Amino acid sequence: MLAQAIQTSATRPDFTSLTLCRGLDRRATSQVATQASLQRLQAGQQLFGEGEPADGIYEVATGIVRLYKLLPDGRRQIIGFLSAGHLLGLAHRENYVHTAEAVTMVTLHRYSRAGFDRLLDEVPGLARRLLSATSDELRAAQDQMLLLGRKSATEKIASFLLAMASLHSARAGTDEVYIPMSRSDIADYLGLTVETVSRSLAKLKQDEVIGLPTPNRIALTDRARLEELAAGECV
Amino acid sequence: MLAQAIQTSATRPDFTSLTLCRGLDRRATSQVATQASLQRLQAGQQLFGEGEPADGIYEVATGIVRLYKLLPDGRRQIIGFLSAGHLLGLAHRENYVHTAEAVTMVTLHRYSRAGFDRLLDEVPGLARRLLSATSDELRAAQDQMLLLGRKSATEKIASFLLAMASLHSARAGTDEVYIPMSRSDIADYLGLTVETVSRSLAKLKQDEVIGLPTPNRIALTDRARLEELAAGECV
DNA sequence: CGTGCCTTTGAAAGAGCTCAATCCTGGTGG
DNA sequence: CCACCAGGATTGAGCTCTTTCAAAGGCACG
Repeated sequence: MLAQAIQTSATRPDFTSLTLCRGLDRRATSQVATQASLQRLQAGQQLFGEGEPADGIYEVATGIVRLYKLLPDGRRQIIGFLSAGHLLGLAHRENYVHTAEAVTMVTLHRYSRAGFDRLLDEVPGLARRLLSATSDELRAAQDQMLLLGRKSATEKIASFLLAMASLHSARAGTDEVYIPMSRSDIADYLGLTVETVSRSLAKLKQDEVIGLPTPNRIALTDRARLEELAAGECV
Repeated sequence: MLAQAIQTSATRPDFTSLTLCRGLDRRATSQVATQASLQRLQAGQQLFGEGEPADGIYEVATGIVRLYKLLPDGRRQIIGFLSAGHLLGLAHRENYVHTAEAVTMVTLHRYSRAGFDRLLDEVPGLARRLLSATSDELRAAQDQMLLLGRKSATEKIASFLLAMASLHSARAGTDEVYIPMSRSDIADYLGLTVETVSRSLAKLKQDEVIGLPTPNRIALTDRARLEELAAGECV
């Protein structure tokens, strides 16, 4: 679903839909918009790497991006999956502190760092808007810290499935979630191994909490139970 | 050291030292300062609890504050230890999303949420300054996610010790770090149990990487080795 | 209809957890 | 002044959950 949500259009992109601008007036919006350029990535392609000079700031337009950090021996921790409206590169100073790669095909709005800094000065309310967005991200990161530090494998998986479900909450009727990322991505996001992810999902299926029509589509059969598990309310 | 760093003074506190104001001009600084009131907490006292209405924003003046989240069954994850200059309560909307408690005796500058919002509108550059501070916190949170998700117990302890050391980096000569928090705090910060923290420290001591004159003072005997361990460069 | 990648499943090993006992240490009261 | 006590820290032993290592299954693509 998500992967196919891209509308290829040769026309000028609709900048009024920039999340960056939500809450700003028309003049401010157009100011921001003129700074943006559009960029496209194929699934798996890298946007920027940890340690590279941080010369750009991006807003995801369509698709899913993964951010991750590596340890010297190759252990990977995925910091987050970013969907439409999320910003990348804000938290960086001189150099990017993590790597960004496309999970699905991705389109982004790009701002040069210099242009972005100018916008911050010139567009009233923009800094405050970004502060709010960054605060939200910080809160999400703290939830993830609770998950990584204190939840069991099953609880992690349950939390993840519910988070994915709330992303495309729109479609009623179906209780099915489309999961664009691989098991290995999920594992590295939850601090588990691929095998444990697979086993936990199998267990949930066996307990009839979820269904697994295909590896990438998961039916949330018993959402109430899933929420209990995610909250850590039960054994 | 940290615990004793409090200067009791009946005089008006020195607001020009507010971290909140660093980089702002004099007029802006005094605007911010007039909004602040001073508050004091004994070690162990709670500043605010998860779920309570978020009516205040604080800046730590002296001492150490711990932020944590709980699971229903009591499992605790400490989100961070905040020292002088750090802000609390920014990332919250209607209600606090975690609990704040004093680890040592603590003094704070307090702002009402309403007053703070006014400041954001009136003081140029403040939102931008806060954006930068929040970005820093976000980056720290992401480092902690790597630690929680992918590092071994020893690596976690090594990372923690170095982080503590960099807090009071000033005092040269000594390679000793004062650790104001209990083993249980450390455990809940690193996603371990008290026993594992204790055992890991014992192991590091046995390997002559650190010294343990008292439980709360730790000598970084072999800092190079500690840095290797923290980075995950060795077995 | 192979081939390769991703996912699933199985069996064994191990890192960290749980439970339990002991050891300090600093504060208290006789 | 010193023994006593309580809470935190350490140590020990066994166990569990997750990982590791290994192999098989499934699906897409050439």
